[in-house]
Amino acid sequence: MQTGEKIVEAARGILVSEGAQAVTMRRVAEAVGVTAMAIYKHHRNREALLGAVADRTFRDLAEGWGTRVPEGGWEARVDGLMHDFLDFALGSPHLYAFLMTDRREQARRFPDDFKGGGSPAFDRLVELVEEGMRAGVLREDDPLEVSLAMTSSTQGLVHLYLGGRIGLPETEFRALCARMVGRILDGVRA
Amino acid sequence: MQTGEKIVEAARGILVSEGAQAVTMRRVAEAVGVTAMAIYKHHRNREALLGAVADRTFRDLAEGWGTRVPEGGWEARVDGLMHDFLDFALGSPHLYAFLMTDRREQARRFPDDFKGGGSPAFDRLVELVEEGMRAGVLREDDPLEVSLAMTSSTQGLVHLYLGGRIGLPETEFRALCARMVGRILDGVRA
DNA sequence: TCGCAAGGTGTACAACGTATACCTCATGGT
DNA sequence: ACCATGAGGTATACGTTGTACACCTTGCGA
Repeated sequence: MQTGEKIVEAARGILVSEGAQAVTMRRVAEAVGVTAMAIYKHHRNREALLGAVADRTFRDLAEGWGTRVPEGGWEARVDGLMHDFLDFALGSPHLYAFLMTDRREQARRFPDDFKGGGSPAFDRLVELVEEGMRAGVLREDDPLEVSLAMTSSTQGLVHLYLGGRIGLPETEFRALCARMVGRILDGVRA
Repeated sequence: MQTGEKIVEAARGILVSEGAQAVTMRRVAEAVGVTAMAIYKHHRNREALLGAVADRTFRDLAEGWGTRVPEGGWEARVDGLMHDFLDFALGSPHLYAFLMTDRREQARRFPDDFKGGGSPAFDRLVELVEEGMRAGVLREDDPLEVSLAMTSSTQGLVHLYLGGRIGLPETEFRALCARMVGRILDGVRA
């Protein structure tokens, strides 16, 4: 494996287990087996290195997204998509916080960048919502906004949960998320 | 004014205008007119200083919350509460991000710490939701959860907006928030 | 009068990001 | 066959950060 790849992977490893503030140039370098300055041959600075970690993670995430739960009723598939999201967010909280919170350039912007299918994860949900409207499960409405309502409220809950603001065990928290998504759907249900 | 007070205020000033990462001991000290080490006579370390800023801000916020929009219809008051929140979040984005994102000890936890009326801001909303249910505007439901649905989805949107993920001018963003809250209410409307 | 605690200073250190200069080869054009 | 070149690595050093430690000043109660 090339050093360039190893650097990004080492950085991601540290980020996953200890959070972004633990990703120091010297620690990454040590993990790879080079000096700190060697990293600068591959990345302009620390921020760029973290950006590369983010890019790579988004790419990996996009690949395996929505692979599970292809079958089942409409509600079950919505539920599956949500739990996929929660699996990632609760399974790698540091990585999640880093990807969602840190301000990155060229981040996709709602609504324009989501219309053309730029975001694989979000698109699956939009498709599902559109399908629900076609099938008559949901009222006619803006699919993009309904999808945003579902994701932003789940993200808000996850943010609270990871910040220690929700005193529930994981199983109950997941149930709470499901009820919250259900609430939104109740407002759009046909 | 005591030095102890001045330290917290100087720290908050820097935090408001430039974000938490700009709050360095030396900068705070310089703003107050003492050496960096003097701060340690009042706060155990940087984290404790930031904690004091958070406490003070929460206290100030709790005082003046919901003072506006006491009149008007039910929907108008819900709307007013949301815009109050947005005024703060969008008016002091750094401070907001700091208060909402940084993991603090003894943060209130849903649902128990919110039941007894521990959180003034959240309580106003819960009261309003309960009033809506009594008045028959809303279906009978768990007021705490309905309130959480409204706040978490708004917080999720604000998080996206402040992270640059939503490409809308502020006015349109506020309208988007209002529609999202409306969606949740649609699901509980009688 | 003494002492002592509260609150301040000065200095120093380790860890951080990173600028700069240098070294070491493999490679391809002449 | 030569050697210039550029990719990728090292060593060193600088400024900034949080903070440990030793010291100083001053007002107040015994």
